[in-house]
Amino acid sequence: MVEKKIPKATARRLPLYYRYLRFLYEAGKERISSAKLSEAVKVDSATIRRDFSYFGALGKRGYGYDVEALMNFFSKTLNQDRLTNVALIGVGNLGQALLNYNFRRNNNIRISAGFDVKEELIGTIQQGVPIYSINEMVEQLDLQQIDVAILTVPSDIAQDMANKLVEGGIKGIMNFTPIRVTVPEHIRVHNVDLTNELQTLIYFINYYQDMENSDDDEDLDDFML
Amino acid sequence: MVEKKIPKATARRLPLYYRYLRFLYEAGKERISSAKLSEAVKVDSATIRRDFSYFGALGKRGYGYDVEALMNFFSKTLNQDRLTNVALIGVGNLGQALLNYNFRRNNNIRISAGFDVKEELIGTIQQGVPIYSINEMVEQLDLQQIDVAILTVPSDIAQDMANKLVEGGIKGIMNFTPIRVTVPEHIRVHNVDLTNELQTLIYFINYYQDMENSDDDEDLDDFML
DNA sequence: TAGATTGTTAATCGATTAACAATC
DNA sequence: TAGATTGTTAATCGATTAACAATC
Repeated sequence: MVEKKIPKATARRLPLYYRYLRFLYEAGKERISSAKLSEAVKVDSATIRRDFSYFGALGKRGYGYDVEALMNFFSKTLNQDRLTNVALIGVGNLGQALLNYNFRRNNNIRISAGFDVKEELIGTIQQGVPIYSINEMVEQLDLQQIDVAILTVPSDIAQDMANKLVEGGIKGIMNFTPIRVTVPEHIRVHNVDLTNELQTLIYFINYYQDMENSDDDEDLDDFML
Repeated sequence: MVEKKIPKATARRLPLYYRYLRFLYEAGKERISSAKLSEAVKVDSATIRRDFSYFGALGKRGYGYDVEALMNFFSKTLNQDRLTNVALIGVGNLGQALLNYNFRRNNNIRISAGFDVKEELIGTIQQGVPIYSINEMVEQLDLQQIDVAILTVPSDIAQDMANKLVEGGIKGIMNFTPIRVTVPEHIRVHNVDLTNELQTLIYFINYYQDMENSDDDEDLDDFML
């Protein structure tokens, strides 16, 4: 049974830890301290120890953490032992790119079905992934038992598609549209708004410059992203 | 002169507010209250008022906010009056996709130069954007006065490319690689790790399911992403 | 004036981190 | 034992939000 109350911030770092542990394991390293890990993943060592401690006492005092054991633990925690199939809703610019990318790099996630309205796409195989009509979506999601969807459709149909996804029994949506979709409470939505992120970065850059030219330039790290 | 001490969390929401204000303006709306805005952008109304207040008293008590005035204010704040040129480092899968996408939708950001090592790409124009050799990068960044770079290269050369970007005088990096690059303090790095985000989402989904099947299922929103 | 809605105070919540006793 | 490093306590920091006086 999984432990309770893992903070969101901690959960976001788990894949990062796992990836680096794999790297260490491949490199033949047997042990790692929170201090060393901290250097590599750029997370404070106390935060790392705190993060790990939510899952129990995983380390040995005076020694550090056993790389293989910790890697295996996170592998299980992150469900790396089984393949997770993901649906791609909207095979346009960004959708095609994500298909191509397909999260291949050594983690058990793959896009296994695409959906679109374009007649010329429906029934084809793109990057090894079959593309279905949006009309078949509810049915196929259910049939293929897909729990997670990536939403890369035009903004104006984002909410409609979200509704269909809910109907199809989806449990999580990675939403690349700028629309904040409304879904039942038990559905997890993670928004990734690339334009927004870039605009924020640019805002900070310009902001920082203005600060440099202003009277006082202390407190600059208040503006670090 | 720009106001000081805008919290990071507030800055991240500015593009979201701006986008919706534009929508309201296009729709002919003249005024908007924090309560109405809250419904649309899914941010608590008190948070919205607090966010706005960092920039001064932008609203009128008993009335709300003037849509056009607020839109114009954020337009200036987000530097929408001038075009920001961005470099794309690495024209592979994800890079090609971002080129195609090119952040076009009504905001003044555009990828104006691409860089890669592949001989067959160098010297070509992709989606209207010229692709240069990595060897010319430092020179071109300087020449074209590009301040922001999108890093979509293989992990193993991510740090090398970051070094070159610093050399080329870049001020901000949007890093799509899973590597946490090391750069001088004054350079802003924003990490967008798509695989990581998806893994985290899946973790929460599975976590939540386990919780449902466990003895107590209270406190469920502790696990909301 | 009466009703509406801001801007801000104060409380709360969640995340980070310094410091160190516990202990391998 | 001596040295190293965890796991956790306590302090701090940053972000959110309820509540309401101010005021349009």
